[in-house]
Amino acid sequence: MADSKARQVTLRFIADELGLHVSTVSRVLNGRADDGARAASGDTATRVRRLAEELGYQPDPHGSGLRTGRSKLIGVLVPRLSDLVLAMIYEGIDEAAGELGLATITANSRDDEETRRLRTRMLLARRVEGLIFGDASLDSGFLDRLAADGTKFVLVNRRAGDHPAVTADDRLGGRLAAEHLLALGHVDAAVIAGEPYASTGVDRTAGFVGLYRERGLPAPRVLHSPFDTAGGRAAAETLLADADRPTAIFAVNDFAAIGAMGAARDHDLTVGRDIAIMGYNDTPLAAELPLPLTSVAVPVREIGRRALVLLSRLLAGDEIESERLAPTLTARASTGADT
Amino acid sequence: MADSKARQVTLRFIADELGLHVSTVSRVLNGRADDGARAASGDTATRVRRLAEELGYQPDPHGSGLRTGRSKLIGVLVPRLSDLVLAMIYEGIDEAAGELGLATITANSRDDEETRRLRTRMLLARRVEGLIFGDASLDSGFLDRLAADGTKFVLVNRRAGDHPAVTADDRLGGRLAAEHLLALGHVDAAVIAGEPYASTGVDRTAGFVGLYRERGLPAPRVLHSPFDTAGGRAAAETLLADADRPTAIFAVNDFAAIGAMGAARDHDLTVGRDIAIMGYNDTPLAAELPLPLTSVAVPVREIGRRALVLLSRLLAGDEIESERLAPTLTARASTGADT
DNA sequence: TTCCGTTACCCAAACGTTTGGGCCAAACGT
DNA sequence: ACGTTTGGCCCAAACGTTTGGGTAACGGAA
Repeated sequence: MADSKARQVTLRFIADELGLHVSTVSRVLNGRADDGARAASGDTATRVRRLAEELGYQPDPHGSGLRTGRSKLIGVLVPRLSDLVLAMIYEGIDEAAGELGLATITANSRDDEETRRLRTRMLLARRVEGLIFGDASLDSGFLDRLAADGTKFVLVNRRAGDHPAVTADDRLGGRLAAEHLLALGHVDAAVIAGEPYASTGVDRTAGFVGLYRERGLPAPRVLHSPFDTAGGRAAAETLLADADRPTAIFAVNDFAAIGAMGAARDHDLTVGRDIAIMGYNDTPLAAELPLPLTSVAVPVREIGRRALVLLSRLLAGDEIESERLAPTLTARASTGADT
Repeated sequence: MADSKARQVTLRFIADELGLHVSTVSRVLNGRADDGARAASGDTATRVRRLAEELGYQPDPHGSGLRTGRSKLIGVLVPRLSDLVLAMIYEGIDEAAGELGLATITANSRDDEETRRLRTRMLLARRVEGLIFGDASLDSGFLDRLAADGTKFVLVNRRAGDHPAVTADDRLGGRLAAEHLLALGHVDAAVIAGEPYASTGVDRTAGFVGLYRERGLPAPRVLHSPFDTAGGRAAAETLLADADRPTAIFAVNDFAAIGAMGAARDHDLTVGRDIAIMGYNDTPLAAELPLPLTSVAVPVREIGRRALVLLSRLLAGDEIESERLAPTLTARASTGADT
């Protein structure tokens, strides 16, 4: 592959143009105007900065990276970017990275162990300075080994082992969902719990079921399924085909809830009247559905941003701690609230 | 920021361990087992490969990139990754890139000219070998200047100017939509056309309106709006508030169609009976909505993949041509079809 | 035995940038 | 006038990898 762009300007070119040494040009451009130990006289520094600006000089990351050992790259693993929640989390990560002069490389692991391993290896080959995992499995073996190797990483959205993570308070979120449905009189409820390997589904389910138990009520039925709409639909079909069908369904994410709404319709049930259905994450879609979806709202972009900030502090040698952001409930027509 | 990972193995380390020169190790690892001009004897080559494998040697992109002038990185600009269609296109790009030993860096431009300019500059500073723009504006001034500078790029999903692009055949897609609605007797139709700066909305609208004109029918009303669900809802509100409201609405993307369905419901219209509503792109959501959405299906991942392949050929010095992938119609309940 | 071709390596330098250290000249203080 | 300090630069080498070129040793043929 040939050189794909206009020749970029080098320090040497600027140095030759100004009759200076490359090290002087480098020091000027990397120092600050008020540096105590000056690289050059004010006059010379001005000439350097002016010419560099004029020529659009941008350092070659290969050269500086080789010398400094810094790539200024962060690797981000997600199950798949076409999962809306992860895409939004990634936007938060990307934004925060940009503010710190870092760039991110993403990789989709599809929640597959081997893919995760291969893509992590690819990212490390890229000499990323740290990693953010949005696809952690509760079986944290892979992450344990990575940590033992000295690799710096932070988890986002899901937790695993005792690795630092930025998540929502998913137990509280599940509890909020339970409070909402119980307040509407739904004693017979069920949970579409997502995948058992993800802390998101497990924690949200635990919070939900926990409140029912505290109230001395029969434990809601819990069904695991893929996180997508098809998975939610299939689980709801199972629940609704039962003679003892629930009067309410809590799906641990919005897409599954959307699938469940489709199944309810197929059973000639009016969502919001005959049956209550709610989701989690309050994606932008939830409010805009033909029948707006009740959902537990989570500041996903903020979660992404916090994860990047936490990682940067870890890389700076600081001690860091996991963070859990508070969810809130947004009631809408799918559980009978007027929107 | 301190070194974030276990010390990586270098060529020098392997060379010293085996009593060889680094250039020999490099030639062995970069050559193929059946190379005519061999870098080393079969015995030596085996020892090198074995030790490199054992130590998990991965070349430092800084070193090799500096020497070869190749970053093996591709930059991808999208309006925003939380737009499901773009995320799926990106998955196709990413997959194809991985197969060619390339990695991608994405950037969100939010369809903002200044952001696009800044993020393109960031990507070029990263020495990406080429760019894929998924956010092209029909005013191709920015892209024209970039091409004039010798920057190699390909457009994806949207076209602009005469720059090489991989898109769906959006005029045909709009035409398919019109055929579908006319076959159902919808003479009074309207279009929620998305943003006027994007070829996607413009071409789909042109195809749709064109068929009505060919049939000697009154041209459908065309409303521009943001591509998201809120934009679709607002546009549909406008259409449905009119005394002469249409019996059918073609929204140029699924999310806008979802928003329009919400507006129809608010007007006590039963979608699929009182009014037909359809979308475009046939995202995985379309089929799974409580009321499945009729949509023009487009192979989005394949579009992404083709774009990467086209770019790699451009970078290899080949002559390339734009590609347009064929859409198909998927009828569902939102236009009255039984699913 | 000598000569030639082939094999199997090594040498050297390039790439762009950063950073430790050094040198020279001018200014300042005694 | 001489010694010290400070300002303003330059020198050199490091980082990891790749690639053009060279050479010593070996084997085979004349």
